[in-house]
Amino acid sequence: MESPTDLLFRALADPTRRALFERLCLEGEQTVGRLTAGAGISQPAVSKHLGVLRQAGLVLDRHEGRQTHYSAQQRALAPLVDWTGRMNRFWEARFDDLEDLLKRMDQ
Amino acid sequence: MESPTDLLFRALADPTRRALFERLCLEGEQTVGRLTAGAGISQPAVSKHLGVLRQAGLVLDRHEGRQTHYSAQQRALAPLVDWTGRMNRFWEARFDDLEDLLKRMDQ
DNA sequence: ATTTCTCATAACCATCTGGTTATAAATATG
DNA sequence: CATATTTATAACCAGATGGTTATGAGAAAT
Repeated sequence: MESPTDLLFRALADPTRRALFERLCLEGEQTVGRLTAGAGISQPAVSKHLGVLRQAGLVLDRHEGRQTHYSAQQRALAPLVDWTGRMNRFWEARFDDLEDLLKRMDQ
Repeated sequence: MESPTDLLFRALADPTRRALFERLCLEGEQTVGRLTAGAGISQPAVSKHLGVLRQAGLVLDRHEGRQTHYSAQQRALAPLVDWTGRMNRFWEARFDDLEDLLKRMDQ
């Protein structure tokens, strides 16, 4: 009963998880071992976080031999962008109204 | 030791809290009582959520007599927009690279 | 075949979270 | 003044969360 958007926001709520996702975005695909190295937490903790990110659609996993490579799925951020857009539209609308008002006052 | 961005993401992680913020964005300033009416939870719960939103900078409160009016502070979403932008830049860059590649192949 | 390496899962635990009811504080009203 | 209304806070509780260690499963290496 949890919407994809809920999953997204919740997945990104944790700073450690966000840091993992950021690394995958900026540095590209990486193995669990490599991610664990720079994470400051245990390997199982990293695996759990990656599981949450995967369930939220934020990362993809690719198995190769005995290691798993994770990569960012940036499209998954779309709902977040849409949402912020919807929340800002009204701000923009009000801003436009204000601009209109100022223009009319100017004439 | 919690960064403003951390506060933001955490505040928006809860669907009830997000719903409150959405209402304030779309319907404008409202009292606690009015927000409580449509929230499906108790008034103290709503007050606590509003407290979290306020600490994250997402809402402002205005006291008038015995009631408190809350309003959305949409600018507070800026860090979130910036963050998604940074995460997507690389996707765009790669996309551009791909476009370039395709163009070069086309010639 | 045995051992080693890499990752995921299980079991567990302390803390955080989101809700509740009860109550206090401040303002309006009779 | 006494009472009612509105919001915030306190105290509490069940369940979620993020971490740990131990272990299992599969692939590679010796």
